[in-house]
Amino acid sequence: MTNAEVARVFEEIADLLEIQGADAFRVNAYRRVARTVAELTEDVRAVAARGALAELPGVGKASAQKIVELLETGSLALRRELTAEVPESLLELLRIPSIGPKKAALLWRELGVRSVADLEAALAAGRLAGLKGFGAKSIAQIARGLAFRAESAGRTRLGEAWALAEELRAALGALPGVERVECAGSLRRGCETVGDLDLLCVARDGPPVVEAFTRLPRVRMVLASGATKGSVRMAVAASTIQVDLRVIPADVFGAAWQYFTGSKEHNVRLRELAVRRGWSLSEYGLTEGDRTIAARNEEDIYAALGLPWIPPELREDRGELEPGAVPDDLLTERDLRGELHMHTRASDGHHTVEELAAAARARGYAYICVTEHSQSSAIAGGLPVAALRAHAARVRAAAAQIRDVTVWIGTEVDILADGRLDYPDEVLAELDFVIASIHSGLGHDSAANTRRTLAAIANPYVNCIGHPTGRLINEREAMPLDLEAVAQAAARTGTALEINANFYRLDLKDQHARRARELGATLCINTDTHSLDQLDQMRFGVLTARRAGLRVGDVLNTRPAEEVRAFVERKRRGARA
DNA sequence: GCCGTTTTCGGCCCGACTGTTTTCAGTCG
Repeated sequence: MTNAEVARVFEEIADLLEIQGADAFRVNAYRRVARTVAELTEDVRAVAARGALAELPGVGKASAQKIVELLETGSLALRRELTAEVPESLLELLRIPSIGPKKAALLWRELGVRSVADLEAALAAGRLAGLKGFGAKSIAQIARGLAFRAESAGRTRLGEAWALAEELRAALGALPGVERVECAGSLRRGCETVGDLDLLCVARDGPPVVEAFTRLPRVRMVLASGATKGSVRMAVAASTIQVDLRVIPADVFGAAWQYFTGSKEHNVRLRELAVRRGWSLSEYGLTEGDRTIAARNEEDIYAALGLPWIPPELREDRGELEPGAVPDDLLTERDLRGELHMHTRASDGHHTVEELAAAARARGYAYICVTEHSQSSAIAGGLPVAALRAHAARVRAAAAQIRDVTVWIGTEVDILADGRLDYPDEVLAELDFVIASIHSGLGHDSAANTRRTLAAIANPYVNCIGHPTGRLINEREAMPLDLEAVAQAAARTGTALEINANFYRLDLKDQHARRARELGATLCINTDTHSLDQLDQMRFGVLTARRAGLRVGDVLNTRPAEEVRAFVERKRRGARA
């Protein structure tokens, strides 16, 4: 059973308990366990094997026993007992907007509704009318929710939400009386996917701003529209996303920004610190009785609680409140000196090396490396050996003419099914930098994938493993991989692990990158650019790295060109020694 | 169910909005 599967069972138990009307804190305790297991970088089976489950945050004796039971038997007695009382199919009702545990329970007990199909039938037959708490508007809301169910499913990729947020900031900022617009929520924290978009603005008069917000062109459905808050679904990519806008007085903006940035768990910790001092923290400020201690700026709130300002990417209740947990040299985009994974027209990219170099110069980079696909990646225009050599000669000739930016020639060589590389070593030895990636055979098991990756890492000419788990967010699962073994081998051999900044990939993901760093591995952040506009996706790689707590020195492409050369040479020399 | 610088019991965040209510419950974040 995977970590995700274990987490899901605990989530379902929480939902079932909630429908039953169980104590809300007990319900939350199960959700906490689900979150902890879902975010574990280590296999939960390994934690269970060494008897350390109860040491995990939010996991006590009872939950530890349940996890063991689940891993050993594949199911849980508690879950069976709950589903004997509450139909499992009720869980799908909870995903319909405006239906929560109470309404789901009422629909089931009063009307025998057990599933979405039942609900649609009951709605069509007019059986919802007259049910306690279900007026005409509630019923209409449910009907809209049902109609919207398909396209509102799932989370939006960070890059897509980012573009929408930029557009909305501009549109809202142009409204009369609006002084400031900011994003909060998981977008500001740089999460790989965003459930909904949270926008805050400062304006002299709230209602007209909320009104204008609900009339923006992308709005598909208005969920709420009040004096200080509006909530809508907007078209984004091929789907829709919920967008919430709140109008905040300027003098408490920092408190609101902090509050709505979250995460919820981070805020709970902060509130505990406040309560311990006899204070209270809300979106209106840090207060003692009627006296406001801090509210205008986030910095003041953190400072009053005895903390440094915590970057949003770290606000996940992963130890960021501990003394010294926030490094003063947390990576920023400005720290990057180059990019080591780029494609040109020679394989499946859209631009010439000269165009890439010009774009890199505009970004202030000191170096780039051109890395075409290798011969087995025929579909991506991979280069046979002779073509690679001719391409290398062209790139070196171009590099000699390019000022201000050092241009290296490398490759993104395929790791074949048996772990061999797609070019012989003597060809790789002619190149400046080698990325090795798995593009095929992603369906193998963890042992096979790990073996292939370790074989690539063992090659003296491989300097970086590209998109190590091969996932495509919302499209393809990460391939199973023993990240611990891979990161340890990478650390030992001087091989970098990539954080692929493309917002479809973000691979390694934040928690994996954090663990890889802990194990001593060097990371490398690349956009894997195929077209010039993709260079801007570096910001998503940097957000991911910041979520991982990476410092400047942890990332290969923050180093000067000569140090990158030395990184390559060290591994090659080590192999000869 | 979890947890502990108010520690083994008694807390565990709280406000906006909506709809259906005569003062509040449910949902959501």
